[in-house]
Amino acid sequence: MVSPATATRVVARRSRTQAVPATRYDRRLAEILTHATEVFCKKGYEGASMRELSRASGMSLAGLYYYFESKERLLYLIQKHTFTTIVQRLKSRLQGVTDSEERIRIFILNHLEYFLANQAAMKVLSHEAEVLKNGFAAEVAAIKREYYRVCVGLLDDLKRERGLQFSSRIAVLSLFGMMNWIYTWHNPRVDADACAIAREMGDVFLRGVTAGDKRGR
Amino acid sequence: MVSPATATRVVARRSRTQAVPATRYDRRLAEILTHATEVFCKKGYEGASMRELSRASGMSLAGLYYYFESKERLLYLIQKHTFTTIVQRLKSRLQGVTDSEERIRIFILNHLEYFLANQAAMKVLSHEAEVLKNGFAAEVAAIKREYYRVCVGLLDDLKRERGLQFSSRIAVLSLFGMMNWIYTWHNPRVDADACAIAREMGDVFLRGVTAGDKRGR
DNA sequence: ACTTAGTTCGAACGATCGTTCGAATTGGCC
DNA sequence: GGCCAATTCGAACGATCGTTCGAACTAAGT
Repeated sequence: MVSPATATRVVARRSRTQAVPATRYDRRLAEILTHATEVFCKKGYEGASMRELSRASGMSLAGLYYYFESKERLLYLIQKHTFTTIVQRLKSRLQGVTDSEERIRIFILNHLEYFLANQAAMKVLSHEAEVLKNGFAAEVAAIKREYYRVCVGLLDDLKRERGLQFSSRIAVLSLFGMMNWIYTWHNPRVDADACAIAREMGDVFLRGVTAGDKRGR
Repeated sequence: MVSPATATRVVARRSRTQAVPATRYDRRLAEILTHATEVFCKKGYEGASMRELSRASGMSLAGLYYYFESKERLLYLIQKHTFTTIVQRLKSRLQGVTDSEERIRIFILNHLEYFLANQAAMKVLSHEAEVLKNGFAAEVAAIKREYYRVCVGLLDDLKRERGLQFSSRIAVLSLFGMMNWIYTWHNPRVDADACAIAREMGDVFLRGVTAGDKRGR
């Protein structure tokens, strides 16, 4: 009778550790998130109506509100899940790798691979970064800051190792710009895959940041 | 009696060639565009209501429609003017400069200087790039393509001169990403001015693209 | 002062927005 | 088959959306 509408309730663990299934509720929620992501990607957060989201996910308008209490929380769930996943994947990939240049290349490859494999979700994450308010905004911003700090750390390691001098802030934000801008132009029928693009961007960025440490600023 | 509402009518030339004034109509229109740009920047195109635009520009809701026939056309006027201006400035700055590296640095400086001097307009241009439809979209897309082609041309000159080999497409789009992403992070109280940022980004990009032409891809 | 064209406005239009509510339906368990 | 909780829905809420219309106001020329 009482609708949960929070999507934060504890996932009921089955006795056997099964893959994927989770509860019916969680599976349906995930489906809705996927369809909503597609609509948000195409029309933008403000431009997408709850009625379009209901049509896309094959559920009635009122039915959606059984799974989340507001449109804003829906966007929050999408962004949180997407961002958390990409950070997790990064950390797991970085484990065991010590060479600092290689670690930066892994960062770039991880970002681009996930971006191109989940274009809609990553566009929603990048493009709708300012629409969440207060608590919702703060939570996503915290993940973003952590992700940013990791990248700065990788760059600082490289700087220390090779005695380089440049602004980590500008370098990291330039790198994010290069990578995130991809949602505005990437065409799978024309452009290479994530691996090739990561190599090209990695080449430009690393050579640009590494070569000629001739300036004192 | 009949409202023009097109903003394309011929600007009435005064007998003496005066600076700035134009007609009353043109001045008022420019004011509205400025205020609307600020609102679009803050709330997004879809998120901004005509009533907010009227409040911001100090004109009644109905009064706005004397100057343009739709909200979409208002966005079009902003984007067209902004994009046309930045292209014009670029062309004038490139005149007489022959060194191909210097020409690329001028491109970067021109872009960033205009971006930071007109942050709101450039954010509206970058962030709301997909909302216009049909004819409106086509006109702005044409300018964008021209701007893109100019940048590819500059890079191809450098490639030919120095016998470099890399994908102009990926390089140019990476450069645009670096530069355009700035609207998501630039803080005038923390970050350097356009000139310094242009130097840093120019360094990274040019060294990255220039150094080590060791690959055959 | 009178005319005329240019400019602004209050009030309202139908459409659509996000959200709610109580009833109907479903799925799993005895 | 009967029961309870989980899930879904149709219908409607008030608010707000972009746009329109005719009247009112203003500036400029005679």
